[in-house]
Amino acid sequence: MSQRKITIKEFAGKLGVSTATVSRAFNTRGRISAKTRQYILNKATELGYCANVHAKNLSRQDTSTIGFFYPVINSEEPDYFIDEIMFGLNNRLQKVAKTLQVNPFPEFCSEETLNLCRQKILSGSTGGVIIVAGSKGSKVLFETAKSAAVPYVIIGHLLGIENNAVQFDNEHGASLAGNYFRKINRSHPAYIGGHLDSAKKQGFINGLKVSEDQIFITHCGYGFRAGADAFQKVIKSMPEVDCVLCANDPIAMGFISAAQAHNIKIPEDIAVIGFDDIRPSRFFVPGLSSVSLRLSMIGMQAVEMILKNMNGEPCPTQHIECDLVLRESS
Amino acid sequence: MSQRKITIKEFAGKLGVSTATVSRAFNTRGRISAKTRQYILNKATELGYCANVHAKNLSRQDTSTIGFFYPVINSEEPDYFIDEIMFGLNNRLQKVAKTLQVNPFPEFCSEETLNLCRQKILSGSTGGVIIVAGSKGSKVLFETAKSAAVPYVIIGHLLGIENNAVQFDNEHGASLAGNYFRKINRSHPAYIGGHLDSAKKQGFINGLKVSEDQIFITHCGYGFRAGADAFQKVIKSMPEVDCVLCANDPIAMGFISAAQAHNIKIPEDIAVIGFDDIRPSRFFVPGLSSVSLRLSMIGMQAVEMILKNMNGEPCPTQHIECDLVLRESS
DNA sequence: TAATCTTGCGTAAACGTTTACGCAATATAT
DNA sequence: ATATATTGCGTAAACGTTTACGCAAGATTA
Repeated sequence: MSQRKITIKEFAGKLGVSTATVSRAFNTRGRISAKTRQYILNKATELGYCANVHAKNLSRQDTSTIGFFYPVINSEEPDYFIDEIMFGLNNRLQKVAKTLQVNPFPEFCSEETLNLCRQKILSGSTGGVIIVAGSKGSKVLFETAKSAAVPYVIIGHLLGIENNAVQFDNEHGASLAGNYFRKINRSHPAYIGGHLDSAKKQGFINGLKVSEDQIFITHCGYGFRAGADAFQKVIKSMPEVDCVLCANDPIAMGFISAAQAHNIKIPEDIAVIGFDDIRPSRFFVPGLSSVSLRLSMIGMQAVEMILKNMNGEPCPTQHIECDLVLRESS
Repeated sequence: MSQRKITIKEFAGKLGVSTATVSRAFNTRGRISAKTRQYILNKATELGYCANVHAKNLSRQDTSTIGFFYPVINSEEPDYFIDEIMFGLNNRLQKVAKTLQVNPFPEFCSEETLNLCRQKILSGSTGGVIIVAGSKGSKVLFETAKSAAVPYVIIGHLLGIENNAVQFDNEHGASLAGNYFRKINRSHPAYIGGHLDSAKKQGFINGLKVSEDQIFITHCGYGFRAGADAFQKVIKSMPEVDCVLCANDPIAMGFISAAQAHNIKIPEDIAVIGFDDIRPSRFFVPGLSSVSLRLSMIGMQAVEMILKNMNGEPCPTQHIECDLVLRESS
């Protein structure tokens, strides 16, 4: 039961070889005959030898784990946005035998909590870090990594960053939605935004090719409930509304639910498009059209970049193309 | 820029103290005066000293990272079931300053991939592991952990496990659904199951208090599409059906969508209940009733157990109570 | 055949911590 | 005042790997 693990010294002893030879059998560096390597590998599975990873990391001054840091916007439920990115990360990391270490931190978090994160970066526990922008903490962690020369990649937009980021173009994405509404001849647009999504708003205006005052604009939180509330505002101020862009998908779902409860037909009366294309959007009835940020692809890209970065190669910032996914709601 | 990190020796040297004293300043063990500790801590933030985690782990023969292993059922998209559990894990782990290492492995995975996981367990990279049951790999990893005396917790049901598990009672959960249908006087029930959910089926029968041959039963995959297909079968074989329990939520959503396309009213004509209560169920229209497994609570419980286990305390298997969450679909 | 190059392996010194042990110096008890 | 207990800190030996270096033995070359 409580087997203490066999160490390289004991293992080498049993085989009558040196620890150096054992080490060489498992690693590609160093000279060793094919025969002894095979012998050692066989014996290893037989005796259950497996190198201690801490000793290895310490000796090599290196590790194969990648840290993933992201702000927790809503502490009540999982974040689909993040989950989708993480899905992409894992997908790619598996293929290169790296391990993911996940580090959520509250959006508004104490200095202390942030320090715990900083220590994870500074203590060498990760060979590189991927940081999701979107809170003050993100910035702090970015600076920590940068000043400690730990390879990093930022997902999203952070002030003062030029390289090593993978970004999405919200403005362009929103313009796709505007474009589409224009093409299907909807002419009474509304935009329901989050706190500070001015890029989306601007893109929407550009796509529609109208002036700002022809659009009804309102701001709200990022949730389902907020979307439902926003519907009331919209319908009151602009009863003739026939197309709506929402800053994320839950808002759009809330809007649609409230609208349907008012016997408004989607998309016949009002065409609705959301943002992010989170997974539930395809389950929603009617299927929710959405501006896809290709989040899992962003995750994969981030992995590519961090690998390069860890290799010392430079990493210009990548821009991931948005995509308008049309379903029944528009 | 490329600052090499300062080591304890260098740091201690600058302060004119020994490495032992520095170490004692950061750890609670060992005797040290309050004054020197404070002095050292101050100097540390000033000079940016942070202990190397690999050296620490090696010396301590111990680590504060917890490994999370789970089978990937669908390699195309994130798994809500898992995400919800992981949410609970993180939530709890943060409070005890432990770090999560995530290790997805394909449901049907190669010996090689599995070995990578086994090595993570055997190499001491984790102080304890939490394994989600549900594939052959889960069993292998469980055995690995057990035989190597690495603290483990199993989420779900695994053959031959008595302790260290946190389980949910699918049978009881399904009986709640049956009960409910009986109370609202629905008498033509159907059950749409996954490959091997006999516990759910049995529970449903028990709750309904009918014999098995009074229920229409069909099996299908675990997705949205499968649920839509199942609807066709059900409506053909049992046109008078008025209540349905589905083995998971996506199935239920698919079923409802297909039914609505046939102008069948939910819940008036057919009341539908899903299983797992994944997050999208509350966005769905109509809101999907579901048997909640309280997944995030399961995650939290798993953390409690692994902590105890790592502490050497015994861990009897925990059973998490199911809960019937009623929304508009039933 | 002798000179050189290559291969396979062992010895031992890192890597950066923690901690048992010991010894002064100080505090407490008699 | 002396005897004893406690406190604060330094010395050095782990922890389990990797790898530079060196040295025989075998392979290659001239």
